[in-house]
Amino acid sequence: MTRWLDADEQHTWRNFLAATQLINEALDRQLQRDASMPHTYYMILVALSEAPGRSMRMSELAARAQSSQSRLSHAVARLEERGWVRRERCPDDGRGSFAVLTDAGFAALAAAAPGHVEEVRRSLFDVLTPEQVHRLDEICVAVRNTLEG
Amino acid sequence: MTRWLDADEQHTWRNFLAATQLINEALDRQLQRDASMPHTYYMILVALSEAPGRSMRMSELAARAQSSQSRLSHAVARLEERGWVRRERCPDDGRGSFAVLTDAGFAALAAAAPGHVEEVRRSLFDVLTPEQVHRLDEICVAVRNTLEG
DNA sequence: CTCAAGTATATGAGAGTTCAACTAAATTGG
DNA sequence: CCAATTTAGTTGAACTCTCATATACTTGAG
Repeated sequence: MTRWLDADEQHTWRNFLAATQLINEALDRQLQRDASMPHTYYMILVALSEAPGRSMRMSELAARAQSSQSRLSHAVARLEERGWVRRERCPDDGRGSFAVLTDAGFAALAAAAPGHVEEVRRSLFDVLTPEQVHRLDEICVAVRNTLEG
Repeated sequence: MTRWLDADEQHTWRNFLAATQLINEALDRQLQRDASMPHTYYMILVALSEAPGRSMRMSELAARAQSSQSRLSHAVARLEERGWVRRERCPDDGRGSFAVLTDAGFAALAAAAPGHVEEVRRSLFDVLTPEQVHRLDEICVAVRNTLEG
């Protein structure tokens, strides 16, 4: 038999859906408006900027940027058109390729970052007490440990 | 000056993004696989099923289902094609229209619900202690109160 | 060495989302 | 009562995402 949600669980669930969607929409709107990119592209640029040589294998980049491989492949194609990323063939493995953040891409990220971080604060950290932030972290870790396996 | 995130905040932020995305992907995959609909459509059907007469004005439906008006308008068009929803003109206000859940739509929702609820449990409630669920609820309420204004 | 199976990535089609018009009807202020 | 404004909803285009499939290379068994 289905274990339905009780009234409290339903409220929590709806609050969760509403809150997370509000945050995601706020992020996407801000980045689209001020930096002409969706949040997924921002995450890709961040991941690349932190990699040694600002360069990463596509599959590892997908993992770091929380993207499917297909989504990443399409996204990198668009980022290449903008001149923010370029691909390089992988010498060790003929199937593989690297995505490399260009200087223009790094500049675009640097320009976008302050506004994005402000939005992150406005949407989440400024709203919560430090205690709540800590609780939220534990919750998210628990979810990741379960769903990522 | 930009108030950058410190190391702890960054970890929390990344855990948050990962966890919420994992949950959303799990929901969408399950519904798409087992009920051939995205989660947004499911939310629309739920909202309609709870309305008196299983009928609601488009703008109120958009609010309840956490959808933009444009998204809702497109979605209802698709749901009409499936015979799950139909539109009715609003007699009081010539600009308005009602979306009405059909019997077929209600049946589709009833068929989808058990699998969806199982997925919600697997993804969130089974992962957390009751205490954590309660903390999460408070956090989500705080976010809603701030961002919904 | 060779062939089957596996891995890394790309691609195309179909579907959903967003944004900016656009239509049409209601409201308001003079 | 009418022009100006606001409100309800739709639409089309551009874009992103997903899923299935295709391509190209690598690996391992025999």
